[in-house]
Amino acid sequence: MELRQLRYFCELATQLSFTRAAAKLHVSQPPLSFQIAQLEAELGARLFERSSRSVLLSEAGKAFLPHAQAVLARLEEGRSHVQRVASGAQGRVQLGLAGSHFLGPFPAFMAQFRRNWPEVELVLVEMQPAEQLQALRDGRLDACISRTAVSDALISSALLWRDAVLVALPADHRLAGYAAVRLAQLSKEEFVFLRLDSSRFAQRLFDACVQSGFTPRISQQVVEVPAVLSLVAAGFGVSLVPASLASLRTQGVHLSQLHAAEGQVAVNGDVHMVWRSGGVSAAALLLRQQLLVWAEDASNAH
Amino acid sequence: MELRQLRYFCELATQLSFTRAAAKLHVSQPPLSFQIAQLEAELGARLFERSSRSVLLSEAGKAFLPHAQAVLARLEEGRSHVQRVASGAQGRVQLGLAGSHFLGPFPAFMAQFRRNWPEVELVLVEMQPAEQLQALRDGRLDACISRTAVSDALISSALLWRDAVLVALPADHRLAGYAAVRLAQLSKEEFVFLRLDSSRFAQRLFDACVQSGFTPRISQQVVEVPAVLSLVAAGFGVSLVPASLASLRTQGVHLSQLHAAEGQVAVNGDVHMVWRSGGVSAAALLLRQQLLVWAEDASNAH
DNA sequence: ATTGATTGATACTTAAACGCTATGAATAAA
DNA sequence: TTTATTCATAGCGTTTAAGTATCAATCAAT
Repeated sequence: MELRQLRYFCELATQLSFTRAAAKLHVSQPPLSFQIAQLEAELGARLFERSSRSVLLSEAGKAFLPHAQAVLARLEEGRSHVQRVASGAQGRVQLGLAGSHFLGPFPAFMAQFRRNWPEVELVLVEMQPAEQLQALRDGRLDACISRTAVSDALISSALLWRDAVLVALPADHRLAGYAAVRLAQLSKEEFVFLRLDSSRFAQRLFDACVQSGFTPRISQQVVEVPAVLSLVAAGFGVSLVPASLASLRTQGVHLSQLHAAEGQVAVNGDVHMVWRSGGVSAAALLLRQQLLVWAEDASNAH
Repeated sequence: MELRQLRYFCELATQLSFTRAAAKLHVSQPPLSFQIAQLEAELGARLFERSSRSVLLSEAGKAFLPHAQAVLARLEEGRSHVQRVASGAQGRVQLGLAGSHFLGPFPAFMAQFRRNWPEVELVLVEMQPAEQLQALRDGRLDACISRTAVSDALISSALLWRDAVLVALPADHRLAGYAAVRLAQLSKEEFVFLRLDSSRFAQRLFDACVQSGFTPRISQQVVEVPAVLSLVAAGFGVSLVPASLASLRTQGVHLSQLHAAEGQVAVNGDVHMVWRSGGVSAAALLLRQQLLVWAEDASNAH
C-alpha cells in the first residue's frame, strides 16, 4: 500500500469522478484508475461501485475512507509537530540556576520568553552551582545561569549581565556610615559566607579576600542568599553579596559599595549563561540565543 | 513522504542500528540509510543523532515517532476493517418482515446468526408486506421475509420453509368438531381477514375462496395476525391463518386443517425470502446465503 | 434510432525511483 | 597499530509509475 493510493482514494471519494479527481490531483486519469485498482486488489475488495455513468463508494469504501483520511491527517500532524520541535518553537528546556537569580533581571526575561514561545516548556531547576556542571554533562540540564564563567571542550559560557559585589554590614557596624569600603578594611571581621563547597562564586569571594591580604574568618556558611543577609542583620558578621540582592532590603543590614584595591580588578558577581556545546535540542538553542539577545538589549538600554 | 519511509523509521527507532534494522526489514543497509535521509530532508529535521558508534532518536525523532506508529497502526486497522466489511463479517443488514414471522422458525435462525456473526448488525424492520417491495427497490431494505414469492428483473426470491393454512373457527362453531374442513364449506360464513390492501398473502386467501366458488363476506379487516384470532374468538367470523400461528393457542379458537378442493393445489402460507438482485452489501449476501442454508437444513432435519 | 460526447479501462512508451553490490571514512576494541 | 564494525556514498540494473493514445460503453440530443 502506498500513501499515493490513499491520497488518490480520498480525492476520488470526495469527487466521485475519475476525471475530476485526476485533474484535482494533477495527474492524468489512467494512473488514477490504475492506482485505485491496485489498492482494491491489495485490500481484496472493491472500494467504488462504477457504473459507466457514476462512481459511488461501496460498503468497503465507506468503511475505509475514515481510516485513509485519519492516516493522511495524522501524517500532517506529525510533519508540523516535527517542524515545531526542530525549530525550537515546541519543546522543553531544563535550565539550572540558584535561587538568588530570581532577584535579578532574569524573571523579566522568563516572562517575555514564555509569552513569545508558549509551546516551549521552560523547566527551572534550582540547583547548587557546584552540581550544575555535572548536570549539564549528564544531560539533566540544557543550560544554567551561574556567576562563574566556564569554558572547556564540552561546556561554553557567555556573559549575560554585570553585577557588582556589595559589602553587607550590620546596621550598627562601625563601617556602616561609609558609602564605599575597601576589602582590606574587613580583614579583622567575622564573615558570613555561602557554602564554599557548593558555590564557586563564594570561592571567588574568598580568594579575593586572600588577595587583599587576609584569610577571612568564617562564622557561618549557608546555602541561600537571603539567609546570608539575615545572619548579617543578626550580628554574625559581615558578608559580600551580589548587588542585585539590594532589592531584598533586609532590616538591619547596610549595603556599601566595594572599592577595588589599587592595581587589582574589582571582584564581581557577573552573571553568565553556561551550556553544553553539543547535543542540545532546538528549543535549548532558541532559549540560549534569546537570552543572549535579551541580555544584550537590556544592557544597551541601561 | 512514503509509507516505506515510515516503516523504516519505526524499525530504526526501535533497533537504533542501521545494520540490524535493515536486516529486520529484509533490505540491505544502504537503501535504509537513503530512505531515512530522504525522510529527514523532507521534514527538514534530523530524526536521528548518529555518532559512528551509536544511533539515537533526536528530539524531532522523538516527536515524530508516535505519529509514524499511529499512521501504520491506523492503516492496519483500515485494512482489517475493509476486509471484515467486504467479507460480510461486519456490516448492517436491514430485513423487512411482518410481525407474524416472529411466531415461526425465524427467531431461531436469528439467534444463531447473531451468535456466529456478532459484528453484523441485523436490523429488523416490521413492515406491511405491500410496502416491502418498494422498500427493497429504494434500498431501504436489503431483503425481506414474505409469504409471497416475487421474481422480476430486480427482485428475486426463494422458498425458505413451508407453512400450511389452517381454518380458524370460534370454539362453538358448527364445524369446530371437524379435524379438516374444505374451503367450500365456509361459503356462507362471515370472514375476518388481514387487510387486503396491505397483504398479498391475504389477497391469495381471498382468491382461493373465489376459486372455491364464493366471494367471502368480510366482517373485519385487521393488520396483525393475533388480532385475527382474537376477533374469531369474539365471534366476528371465521378466518384462514398460517399454521405457524398455532403456537399462539388463543382461547376460544379452534383450528382445523384445510382440505384442498379436488383438482386444485392447496392454498398455502409458505415463507419466502425476497431480495434485491444487485447492489447489495456483503453482509446482506451473507445473511441471504446463511438463511437459505439454515432453512434447507431445518427442512431436512424435519 | 443514430450520432455525439463523456466516462472509465487498457496498451505501450518513457522517465524516475528503489534496491543491491562494492567501496569509503570514521571510530572503538584488541 | 591493527582489526572489526558502523554508517555513508557511488554505480548499476530492475521495477514501477506517469503520460499519450486508444478503446468500449453509456447517456443525451437530434
